[in-house]
Amino acid sequence: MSDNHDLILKNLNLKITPKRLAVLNILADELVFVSPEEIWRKMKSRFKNIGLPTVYRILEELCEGGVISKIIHPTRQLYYYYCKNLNHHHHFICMSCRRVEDVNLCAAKEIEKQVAGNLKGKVLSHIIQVNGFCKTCSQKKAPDES
Amino acid sequence: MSDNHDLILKNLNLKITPKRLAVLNILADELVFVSPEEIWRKMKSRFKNIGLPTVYRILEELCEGGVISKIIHPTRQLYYYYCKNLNHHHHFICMSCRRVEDVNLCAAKEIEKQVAGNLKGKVLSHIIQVNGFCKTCSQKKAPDES
DNA sequence: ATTATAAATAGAAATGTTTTCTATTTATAA
DNA sequence: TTATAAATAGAAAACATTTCTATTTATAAT
Ligand SMILES: [Zn+2]
Ligand SMILES: [Zn+2]
Ligand SMILES: [Zn+2]
Ligand SMILES: [Zn+2]
Repeated sequence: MSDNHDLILKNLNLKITPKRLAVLNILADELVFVSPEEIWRKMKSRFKNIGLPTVYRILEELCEGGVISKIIHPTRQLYYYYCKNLNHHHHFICMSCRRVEDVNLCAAKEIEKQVAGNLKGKVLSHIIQVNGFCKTCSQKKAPDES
Repeated sequence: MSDNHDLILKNLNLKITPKRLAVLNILADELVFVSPEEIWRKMKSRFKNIGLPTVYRILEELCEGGVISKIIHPTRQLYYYYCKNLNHHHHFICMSCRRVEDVNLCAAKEIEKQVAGNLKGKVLSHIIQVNGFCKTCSQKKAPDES
């Protein structure tokens, strides 16, 4: 797996540093979306000196390179998720436990058609995200508790 | 139009105050999405005393009530847009001039099917937004300039 | 009209996340 | 090894947004 991460960094023309690899490893172990601060806390148990700005920078580089994706959260705080599904798809996120599931649909074609057709505009990107409660959380009475 | 805005506030069980009406009027005159700060600047030319927190609060109330919608911006700053289209739809936003256009498609049905079916989850809300350059801006050589 | 009430607001201050900056360290290629 | 650019730490700044308290205002009931 580590080789895989080396390769990911190589492909992004990023130097293979212990901290970048650690961020990738931490993200790869997570089943849920995480904040820079949370990553930082885990990093601090692995490195004596590790700055929060470094974590922010690494996460942004990985996101920029398409390796991880940003989560759009109602609080507008930053969250990231390392999704191994390389096909174009979107996410269902649980507002209670932060689990992320793939939603294998994409309206890109229809969007492109409408925008190019009616609006004569140019599409740069699109955001599709579904917010809700996952199976586990929706089975609880009060999904935010216990 | 003012009556219309009175009614909007009434329906939300909000008192009809000059400042709430002014925010609605300012938003109604805008063709583009705007920030709280920008609204505040316009408010200051109409009111001697007007606090930025008031603008934030009013915008949030209107958004909460479904009267205006939040724009998801890459910078993650807050932007709002007052859309008169009452049908469920989504937005195409121009990253250059901030114009907003309706995109009359919605994947809600397919989303619901997938999430309820495969994931056994519960959908609370969904975000669909298309980012790009509008007709005018995409016709310019460098869309971000001049 | 007056008054009582809860709601709305101003203004200052706090909050808290994210970014910037500079000196130092490190990965990598020659 | 060494030279070089890239990466990083740590402190500080920036900045948008929120919280707080005292004051004002809209509204409904006299
Ligand atoms: Zn859940
Ligand atoms: Zn898509
Ligand atoms: Zn435009
Ligand atoms: Zn929809």
